Amino acid sequence: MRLTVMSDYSLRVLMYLGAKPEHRATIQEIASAYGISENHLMKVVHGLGRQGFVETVRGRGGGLRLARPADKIKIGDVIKAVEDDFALVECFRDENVCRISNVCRLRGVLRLALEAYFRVLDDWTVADLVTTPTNLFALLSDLPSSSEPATRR
Amino acid sequence: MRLTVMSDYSLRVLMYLGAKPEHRATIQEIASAYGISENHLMKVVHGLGRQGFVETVRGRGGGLRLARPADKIKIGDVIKAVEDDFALVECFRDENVCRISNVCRLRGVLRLALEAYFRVLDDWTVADLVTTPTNLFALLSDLPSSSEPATRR
DNA sequence: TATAAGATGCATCTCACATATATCTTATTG
DNA sequence: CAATAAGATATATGTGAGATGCATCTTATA
Repeated sequence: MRLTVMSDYSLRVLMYLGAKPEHRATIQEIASAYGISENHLMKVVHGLGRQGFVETVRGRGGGLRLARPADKIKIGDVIKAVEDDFALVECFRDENVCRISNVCRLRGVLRLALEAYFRVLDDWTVADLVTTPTNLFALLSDLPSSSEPATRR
Repeated sequence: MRLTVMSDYSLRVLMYLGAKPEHRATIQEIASAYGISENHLMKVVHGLGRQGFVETVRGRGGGLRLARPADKIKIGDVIKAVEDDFALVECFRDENVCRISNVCRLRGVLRLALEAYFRVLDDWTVADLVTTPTNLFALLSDLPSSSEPATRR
């Protein structure tokens, strides 16, 4: 019952971008803001790009921004897109060999529970995660390598 | 977002026992019924014993049975007992270093989702998982090494 | 006292996940 | 148009939790 760091990082990237929507951030900037691996983050961002959560621009002056407003990105959608394996137990899989799977109701119950899980997550958007955007951005830019501080409101 | 096979096997053991409550089953019997490793199952059963879900009896003629009626064992309680790590993302942990964790609401949202998940699982008991006990037991005893078939109703 | 059970500790295997390295492509800017 | 700064992509490797196996100990029963 855990999420991968891919999900963790994905959400952090979206929050970062959501905290300052007009700003086009680079991967390097975000990685150093959180103190995490730039290489690793690149994969995460690439995935977010392919799945339509962020817009990426190559080349000098490039970077990323949210593909849609933060309040239009549901947490549940992000998790569903990033996590791949929701086969909670063997009987969810095609190669299931459990011999009671046709009379047992476990699969159905677990699926119901998972639906309830996502129903909650889909009630929240990236915008909801960031209490006060300025606060968050100030926090993120309080570090050596970042560019200008978020002075303007 | 997956459960370990420990949970899977734990529930299968409880279902097996719940399907024929008066019968004291051995680990060997259950393992061969499902076609899974006896060694591995032994650990699972040991855990279930320590956590009070089953009563184990050593020695010749020993075996296991449910410690309480199947309809008094909630699925959610089993999962909670068997799975150990519900720290969905870094900020759930004590050694959290994410620098926005104090203004970010992710942790709270994920916790809510997890609660919803267990609220569903706690609505179901082991008894609910087994549609027709006789059916299930017939299915499970249809194999070489098992003792007498479940003829009686 | 032999045997059939579970209890326990240790060893190992294995794969998903995490991380790193290197090279390619694209866009901008001087 | 060349240099550079960005992301894209493929490959390699590390690593730890989870899964499995093996051997031995303990306990109860016949």
